[in-house]
Amino acid sequence: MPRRRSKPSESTIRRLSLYLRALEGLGEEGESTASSELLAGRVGTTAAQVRKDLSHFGSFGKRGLGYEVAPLQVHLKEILGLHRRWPVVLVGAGRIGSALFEYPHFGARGFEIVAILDRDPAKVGRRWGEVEISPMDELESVVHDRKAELAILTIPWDGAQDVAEALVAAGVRGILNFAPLQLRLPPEIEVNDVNLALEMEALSFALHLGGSQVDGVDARSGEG
Amino acid sequence: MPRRRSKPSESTIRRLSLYLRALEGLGEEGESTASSELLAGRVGTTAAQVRKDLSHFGSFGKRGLGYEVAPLQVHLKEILGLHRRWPVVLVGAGRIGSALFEYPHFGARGFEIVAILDRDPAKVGRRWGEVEISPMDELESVVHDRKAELAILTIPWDGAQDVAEALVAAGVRGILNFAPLQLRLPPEIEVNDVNLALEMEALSFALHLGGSQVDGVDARSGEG
DNA sequence: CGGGCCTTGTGAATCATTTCACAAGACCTG
DNA sequence: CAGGTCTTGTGAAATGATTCACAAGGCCCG
Ligand SMILES: NC(=O)c1ccc[n+]([C@@H]2O[C@H](COP(=O)([O-])OP(=O)(O)OC[C@H]3O[C@@H](n4cnc5c(N)ncnc54)[C@H](O)[C@@H]3O)[C@@H](O)[C@H]2O)c1
Ligand SMILES: NC(=O)c1ccc[n+]([C@@H]2O[C@H](COP(=O)([O-])OP(=O)(O)OC[C@H]3O[C@@H](n4cnc5c(N)ncnc54)[C@H](O)[C@@H]3O)[C@@H](O)[C@H]2O)c1
Repeated sequence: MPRRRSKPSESTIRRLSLYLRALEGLGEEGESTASSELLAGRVGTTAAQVRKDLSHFGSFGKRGLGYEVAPLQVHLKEILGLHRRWPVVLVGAGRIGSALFEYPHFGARGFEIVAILDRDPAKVGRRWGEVEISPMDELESVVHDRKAELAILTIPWDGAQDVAEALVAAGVRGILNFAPLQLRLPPEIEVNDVNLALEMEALSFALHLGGSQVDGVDARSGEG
Repeated sequence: MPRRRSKPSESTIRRLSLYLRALEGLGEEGESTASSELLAGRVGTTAAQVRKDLSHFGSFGKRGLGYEVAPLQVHLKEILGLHRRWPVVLVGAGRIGSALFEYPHFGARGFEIVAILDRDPAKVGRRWGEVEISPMDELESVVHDRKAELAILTIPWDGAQDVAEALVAAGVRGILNFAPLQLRLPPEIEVNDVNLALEMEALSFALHLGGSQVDGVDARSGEG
């Protein structure tokens, strides 16, 4: 367990990912050192926030100088668990499933989709690159054999709960879920939901209010 | 402007979207009324949270009874700005772009992709359903003519800042951004980032810590 | 080697969100 | 219509996150 001074929040973790990407950019630009202020600028937060976030895990900077780009990158990768390879099972060989599979950036981070599962017989047996699509009844053996602890779930909502439970039963501990429903799983299982309709709705809300709209929601219809 | 008792937080808004979806489910199941506790259960929060969230916008329930499913649905749609149609411009006719375009659920919420733009000459001129892919130099006229205030940006990071600025210049006020970079735009422009690599990294972090890993991050290398 | 200049790391203070707890209503039953 | 049972709406309390502010260190220059 890393030198943990205090328990980092969910948002701290998400910012660590952003710092890591910012550092990669800085590295490519030839910078060898970065202050909390520079990092904050790249990521859209404040210098104090950067320092506080990092301070949960250790002291990585030098006073008066800032942070060294390359070593901090390494530290962040270790903190985030990216110093190792993560075999991932993808369930749902549909539209987003295929977009994700072909996305090269996952591989660059150590996430490797080692198996694809789908229940559609027309898809089972096809190959995507190196990986052949397997039928659902191989779920358990595939998860087990490939030692996959992470899964990406890109199937419609009505099958998602059952499949998620099967994944967990087979040994999966973390799920990136695209199906628009609340998965009910044991609390030790980590679930991250990606809900794109919700993101659009948040935009709609912001524009709706800021815009010209003035009529609208009246709470009680005929009360006194 | 709706009856706003106090300013709702970002997370309140996101939960409203979840309540709305939960209500739709309850409606389909034939429920005509729902307590804050029931709603909380469906969405994975607490009853007090549900009531507090709703209370920012009005009084929608009846004491002793709960909330009526159908009217609350209508109220939530109005609060979120979903009572109207939102024309949307999609920039980037690639893998996720096409997945999003074909996703029927957006349409069900009033989001309609009315134009697709791409800079690849091989893609320009093709049709996706009713919509023809336009070249980038038509960006301004398309956004303007279709009165699109929302855009979805699914192009690689290196073009994203320029295209986002062009969208804003043409009248777009909200962007759903898939490119993994921090867009720098005027503060009145609403940007929601979808960063899938980051979501995977958050899972990696959680599993990494909870798991067997114990070696790890040591802060200073050769200090004394 | 001392003084000036920077930037970190971090308690304390502020600000935001969530949870608690309960009075005010609403309905139903007898 | 009074009493019992429910569930809302909401101040107040608790918890959590961010920002402030500054002492402690490190580097460089002269
Ligand atoms: N496409 C989008 O842009 C988008 C946007 C937001 C959310 N989503 C959500 O992502 C999920 C997938 O969307 P999509 O557009 O890729 O769908 P899709 O229909 O293109 O693909 C779904 C795939 O899952 C397979 N499948 C269905 N049920 C299954 C089951 N029980 N077990 C195993 N495989 C099963 C199907 O055979 C198909 O190959 C859905 O939940 C959808 O709501 C999609
Ligand atoms: N595919 C994924 O699963 C995935 C996951 C996470 C993030 N992303 C991000 O989403 C974005 C799109 O990913 P994708 O996989 O769909 O890429 P893609 O290469 O399949 O599609 C990108 C499309 O954008 C077009 N394009 C490129 N530059 C452009 C420009 N300057 N102006 C207009 N059009 C331009 C290309 O012609 C192409 O059609 C990228 O930023 C990527 O990092 C994708």
